[in-house]
Amino acid sequence: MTELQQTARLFKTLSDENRVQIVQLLARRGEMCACQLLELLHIGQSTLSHHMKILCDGGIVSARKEGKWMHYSLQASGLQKLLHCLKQLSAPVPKKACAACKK
Amino acid sequence: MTELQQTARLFKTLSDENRVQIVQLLARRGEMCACQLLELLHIGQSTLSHHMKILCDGGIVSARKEGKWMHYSLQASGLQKLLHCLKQLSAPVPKKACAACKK
DNA sequence: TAAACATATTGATAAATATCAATATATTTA
DNA sequence: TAAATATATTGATATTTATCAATATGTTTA
Repeated sequence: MTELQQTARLFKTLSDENRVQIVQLLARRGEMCACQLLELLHIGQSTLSHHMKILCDGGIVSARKEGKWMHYSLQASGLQKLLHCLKQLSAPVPKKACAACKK
Repeated sequence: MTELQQTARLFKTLSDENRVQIVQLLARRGEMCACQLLELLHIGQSTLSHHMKILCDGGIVSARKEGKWMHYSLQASGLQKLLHCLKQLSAPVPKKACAACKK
């Protein structure tokens, strides 16, 4: 997968309203279990499971199993990577000197 | 449109590989016209036009018409807004004191 | 004015996605 | 062990999306 594809995929991870809300909830409340999220979101259980898989695969959220429950929390490294991608897109890269003329 | 929807839409704007590459090119080279972008990307003309519309509508890119040519450049405010959304999602919001007990 | 050119729009299509109901899996509890 | 519970997976479907070819629009040039 090229770097461009990875960047696009990372943005796609947050391109859905429900996933943004999940990340927002995890940011504000810290670790939450699936059943708590299910109470707050207006989606079915299988749909939530689908979105959590996308967030975990994208490296934005990490999961921890405890008995019957799945606990989810933000993965700082994933968000940092996203931030890094965004900065790379917005900040101009310094021009390299031409190898021949040095300008 | 709710704030969540707006945030998701902003991320969706950059959820496509070609659009990420367009933004990257504009970041590195500054203003470019459609024909220049078309030479570098491996997509048809109507597809490029489609992506430019999405980037402009999303506030990430601004367009300037000059004769037959369309010139595109990054819109700093759009990227800042995206950065703001991302920071809001990743940084925990300080807890508000309870109105009753002040804790 | 007519031809050439750059870009936008339209229409069609294949692929991806969000969603739900039903079912499967795994864990705890009675 | 059987029932209950939490989550994951599967299968189906409607919607969205990326793409292209064809055409339209608007601008410059011969």
